[in-house]
Amino acid sequence: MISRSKQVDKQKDILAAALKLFTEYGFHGTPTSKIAQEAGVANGTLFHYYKTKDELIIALYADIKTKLSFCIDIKPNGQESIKDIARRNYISAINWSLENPSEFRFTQQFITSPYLALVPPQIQEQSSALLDLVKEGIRAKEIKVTPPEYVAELLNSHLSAVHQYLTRAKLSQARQKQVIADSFELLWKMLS
Amino acid sequence: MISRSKQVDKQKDILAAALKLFTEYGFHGTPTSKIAQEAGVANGTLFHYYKTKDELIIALYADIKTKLSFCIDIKPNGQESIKDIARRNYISAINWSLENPSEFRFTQQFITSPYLALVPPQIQEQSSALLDLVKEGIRAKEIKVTPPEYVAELLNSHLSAVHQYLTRAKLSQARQKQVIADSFELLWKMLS
DNA sequence: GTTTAGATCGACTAATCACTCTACAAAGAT
DNA sequence: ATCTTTGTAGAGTGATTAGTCGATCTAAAC
Repeated sequence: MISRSKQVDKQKDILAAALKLFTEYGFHGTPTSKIAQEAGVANGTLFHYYKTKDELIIALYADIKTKLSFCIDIKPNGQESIKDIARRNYISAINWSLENPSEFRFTQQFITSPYLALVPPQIQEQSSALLDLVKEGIRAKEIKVTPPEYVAELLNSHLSAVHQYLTRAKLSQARQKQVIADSFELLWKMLS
Repeated sequence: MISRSKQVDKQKDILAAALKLFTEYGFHGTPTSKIAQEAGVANGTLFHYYKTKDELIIALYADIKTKLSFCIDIKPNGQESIKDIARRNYISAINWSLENPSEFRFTQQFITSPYLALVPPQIQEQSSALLDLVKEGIRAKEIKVTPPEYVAELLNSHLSAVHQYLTRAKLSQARQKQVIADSFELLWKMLS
């Protein structure tokens, strides 16, 4: 067999269906039965993979986090300065969020909900790459603002803002690219 | 009778109870029966004031928005420059969010949820004061970044970031005040 | 004092939902 | 070929919940 085993496919289908319905109707607005239906599996199958609805929600969050982390690479690429590395990752992150609006929307909903408290620490911590980069920027005196946690917060929310703006204002491809490039310079001006 | 009429008190109690429980357990995690119980009223009373649970949730959002709008005043106070007005309102908003963490948390949860789409336009629009100030700043060439919607988005998310950071890092009163003042200068540096 | 309109109560209901259970199918392993 | 494990199905269930309803209370109006 060339394709992956059936199990994995169904599991992916369930996550995809859950993502779609959660972003459209919210957590409480989407019953597990609808998720199973949308995924094309039986109700019992869903509970074979995820013991509870909460577990499914958290697994979906973890899955999205993992996918996003593949876009982030803080290792220098040739002779990159810290600013270059930051720019490259900033642009990757924005593009990912624009290409995966459901994932972005779900994450926003999730992290502002009480579900966040249920996430196991090891999953929550795995995104320290950003923090490491900020720390290095501060050490190298390219970033003047401290502490790193504060900078990371400013950075994250800046990304959200740009995503939000670009989603609402439907700009041409070229104009959008320009706004992204400019917004990074704006951010960097603030931090350096 | 010195106090307000009973109706108003009960209605306020219901909103307060809903706010408390929603931020703790989420929308779907808090049944209307628990809200009534927490508010010290009967189940039927809740539905006397709000025809549905959704209506209650939206009313709570509108109520919070109104309360916040009382903190915002974009009319010049004496010889204030636009930057001064912006600073004054920025600091008011941050302080309000720190003094009313539940309201802030609820709002964050609400605006990232599908409930936002259910809000009647006239309630949603009432916060154009911020946008007006930004437009004036741009016209007066004190703000270099455009368009106004983009600036407003950056501003809002900046406020969230500072709130988030200050809530997590428990700083002394004085240090906190310093961070707030500095963060406004940071923001202004970015925009001007 | 009587009327009237709204406020309050809490038992009740109809529907829904998360989750279980059992039967069966598929596919390896030996 | 037989056994074992794992996946899949879908009807079923017990608990929960949003919302209803009619009775009672309150207080203001006349």
